[in-house]
Amino acid sequence: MSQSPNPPKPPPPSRPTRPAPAAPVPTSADVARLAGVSRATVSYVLNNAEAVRISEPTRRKVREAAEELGYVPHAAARTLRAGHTRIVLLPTSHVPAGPLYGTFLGDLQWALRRLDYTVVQYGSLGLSGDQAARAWAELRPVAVISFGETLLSARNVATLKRAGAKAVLTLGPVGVPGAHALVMDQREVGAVAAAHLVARGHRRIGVVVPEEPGLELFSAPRLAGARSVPGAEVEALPLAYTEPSAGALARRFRSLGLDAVFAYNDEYAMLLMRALQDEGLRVPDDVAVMGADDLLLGRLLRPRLSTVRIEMPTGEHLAALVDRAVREPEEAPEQHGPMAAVAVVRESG
Amino acid sequence: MSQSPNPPKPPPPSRPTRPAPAAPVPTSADVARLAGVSRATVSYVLNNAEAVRISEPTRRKVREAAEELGYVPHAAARTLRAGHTRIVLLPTSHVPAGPLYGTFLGDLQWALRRLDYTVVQYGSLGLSGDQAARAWAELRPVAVISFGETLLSARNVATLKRAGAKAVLTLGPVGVPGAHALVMDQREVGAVAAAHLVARGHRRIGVVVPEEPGLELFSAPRLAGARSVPGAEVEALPLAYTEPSAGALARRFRSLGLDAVFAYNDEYAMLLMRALQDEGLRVPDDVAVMGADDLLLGRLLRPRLSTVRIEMPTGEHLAALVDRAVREPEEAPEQHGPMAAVAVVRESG
DNA sequence: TTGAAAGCGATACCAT
DNA sequence: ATGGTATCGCTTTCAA
Repeated sequence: MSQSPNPPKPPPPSRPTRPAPAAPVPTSADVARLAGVSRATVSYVLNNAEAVRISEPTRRKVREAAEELGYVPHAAARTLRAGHTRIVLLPTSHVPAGPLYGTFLGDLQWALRRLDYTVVQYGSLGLSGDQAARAWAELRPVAVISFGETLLSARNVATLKRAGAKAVLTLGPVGVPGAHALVMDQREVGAVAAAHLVARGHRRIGVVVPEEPGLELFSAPRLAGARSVPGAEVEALPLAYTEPSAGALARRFRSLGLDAVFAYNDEYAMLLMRALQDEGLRVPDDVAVMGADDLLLGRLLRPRLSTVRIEMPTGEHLAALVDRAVREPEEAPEQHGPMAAVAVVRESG
Repeated sequence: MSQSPNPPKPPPPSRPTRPAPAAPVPTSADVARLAGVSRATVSYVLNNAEAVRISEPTRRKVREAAEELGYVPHAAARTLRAGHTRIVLLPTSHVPAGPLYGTFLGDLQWALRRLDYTVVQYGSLGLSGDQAARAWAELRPVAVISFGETLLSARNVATLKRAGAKAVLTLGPVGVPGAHALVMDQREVGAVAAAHLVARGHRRIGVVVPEEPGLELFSAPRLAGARSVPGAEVEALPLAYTEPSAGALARRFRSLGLDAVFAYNDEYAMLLMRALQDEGLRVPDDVAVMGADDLLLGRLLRPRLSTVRIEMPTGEHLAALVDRAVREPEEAPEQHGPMAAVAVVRESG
């Protein structure tokens, strides 16, 4: 890894350790020099230190110097000195991308910022669980919130904790790994859907399992939840999010002897419902269809799509949870009850 | 935490500066001690340094010690020492959340990781442009890719550059701020939609402008693009993403004297189309409707939704662009041509 | 082949 | 009210 691209660069003879050709990024020392004060004073002024009192003229000089140089403190240096960060890490590999997640995520970020945390989404696509955990740990986050896109093993949690993470929360569909707090359980979604269908007199229930990678962590528990409902005879229905795939499934649908489908979520439900209708099946008379996530779009179809609405915890709520976990890491890893999931009955099932 | 056990180092009787009660996070020094070698050796081994050759037994000892302690290097320390990061920052305030963005973003992350960059999404919800720019600059990213959710001013770009960013790219709908490279122009989307409608013989074209905050940066250029088409009489149509809002617009629709609508994107188009149909208007006979983004769901409606497909640059392509900009920061900030947008004509318009 | 040590930038204790 | 300075963890040059 040759660092210097410029050939005519005589090796600096007397500088012992100088890794980079030195970009002229202003440091607090530069500010101090320009303001004619010490670095300590610069730090005091820019951080509004209460402990020491700096004269107003000095403050102004420092502020002006910082402004003139365009000085921005170096997060890494500050972190190193402080011995900890205020980073809350949100690992994101597959972003669920629904409006549900979207606004929830926005709320969460906003709420965490108010609590003075820095939210960092760290994409770890194509990394193994262990690799990812190490990469996250390098940032020394004070907390990690896993949304279940990536599977956290007990080992991974241990790695993070040893790297100083005070809290590791998982909203994932899978049980608590080894260490902190769980908030949601996707099985509930499948269970609510199936229970509703059974209550409506359906027995043979198909449950769509998306073929898209990265969704197993959601789809498997939803399937399992449906299976857990007494009186439901559940059949797994693999389906890709494409029209041909839906068409193929629809064509062999009658032979399946199913009288209802829980379609994983609203998007798959809409896709499948259209395919079934095109195949001549009547919804909900021949087959009932339920989605999940309560998308607005589902209401636009005819028949209107019945769905399972998921009561996400408020961003604010979750932020408070994180904050408490950070402040009191001693507390036993709490198990928060499974999230609420409620059937929204419209016309399709 | 006395560092060297062997030499009679003057024991610090009064430890002068000790910020934290010190969490027992293992450092390379701990690894060195356990392995019975120096910190330098640890560094060499763990970084597979080519320059020096370490005996195999030593390597193993070091590796085992690191494993046993669960050692993970401290990114901040490494960064500080190196003088630069490999962070590519993706500021995200409002996540557009479409599957379009979703897969694009996934690809991009993957491609950047292959080039040995670390992708960090940094949420800056509720921060002013200047505040956000400073927050980003603190991380000393080597590159910043703005997706246009946040408006980058020339000042902001300067801040980032002064903080060592070698490249600042914007995919935003708004022109290049002051400094680096532009890849997309949302005006093209509106222009393509309007041009298609005009070619079909429509004149009075309504253009939906979402009332949701954070979308102006996309919607304004799309509107402007539509306005720029000769022969189009464009009327802005504010619309919230709710059924009541769509209903209200549909009810007063006849009085508007419009014969076509470009609905911002497919989701708004689906919402509005349903409302118009419920109001008794026939699509496309009474009014043509076009969306944008080519969602799969749009094909499921009847009539099938016509749309504008946007040719996003490949994640790989953009990653390569970033890499080149980082390696050759001297290059003039390139203006990449406006992205391709093509009308996908189905049944609605 | 390995070790000692300098130093990256910011902070906070202790003197002045 | 300010300044000097040790320190955080890591990399890398130079010396042994």
